Amino acid sequence: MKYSQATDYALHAMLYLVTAASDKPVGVQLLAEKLGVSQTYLSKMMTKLVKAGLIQSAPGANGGYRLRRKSEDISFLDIIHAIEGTASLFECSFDHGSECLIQQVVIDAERQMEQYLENKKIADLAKTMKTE
Amino acid sequence: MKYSQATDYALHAMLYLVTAASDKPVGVQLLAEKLGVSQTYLSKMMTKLVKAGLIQSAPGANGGYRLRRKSEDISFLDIIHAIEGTASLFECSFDHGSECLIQQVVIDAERQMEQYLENKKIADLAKTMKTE
DNA sequence: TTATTATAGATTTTCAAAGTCGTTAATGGA
DNA sequence: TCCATTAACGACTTTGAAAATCTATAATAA
Repeated sequence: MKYSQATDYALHAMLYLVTAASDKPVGVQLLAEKLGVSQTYLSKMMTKLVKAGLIQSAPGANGGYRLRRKSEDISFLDIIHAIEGTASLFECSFDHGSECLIQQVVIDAERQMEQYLENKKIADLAKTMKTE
Repeated sequence: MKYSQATDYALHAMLYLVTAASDKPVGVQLLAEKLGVSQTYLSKMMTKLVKAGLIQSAPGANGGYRLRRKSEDISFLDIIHAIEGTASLFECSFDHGSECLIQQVVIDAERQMEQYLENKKIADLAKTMKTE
């Protein structure tokens, strides 16, 4: 089990948007260059982030992406969910009559991780980077 | 990102071993029948559990599998690690000079989940099932 | 010795992630 | 009004790991 590379891209792209000046939108071209990944592929992640309401997009000259909310209000979980979806990471494939107790345990464990990721904001990272 | 179905099989197989009488080993044939999965495929999971030291195997007539430790000493994390491996579920693919701060956050989050899974023993489940 | 059972390796199938390509739509500037 | 720029969309291909099967081998009890 692993987080997709797409999530890695998205997290780094978001971090870049935070550190970039907020008035000038950043295009996928520049973004892809900075990260060293394919422009067309990265744009798919960006679109997902837009649909999740985390960033704003503008087409045309001087278009690009910018944050939609304050960076203190964007959590790691927001970004991960935008890319990976919100489905549980464990699904019992057996047909017990009632609820699967095993599944319940793993889902509870997952919830622990999610709470941590929910409390970690992208702004925290930017702060850490500056103070180092 | 999802836990593999193999993990699902392994967890259920372990649960069955706990509830089964401890003196008579359980063969993969019976186990596969109970779970409704392929015998040859399930045997691969069982072999992994053996190598992880969670269960004991015996070939030949009246052979099969039995727990190696007490069920209070076998955690969900033990089983999951035996099947999925112990690699981190996030690996940054970029080459920053130093450590990747993003990766650090996700790994810390993962640690939260693992602690929960480490504290949940397979014996807890068996207990819950009886009291219901 | 024989039936039984686990182990091992090779192989195939399946499917989602990773990535590419071409087209369309929207916008600002000339 | 036209053009360059940029995001969005859909179809498609490639890649790789999970899922599953098959066959052969080794170990053990009766």
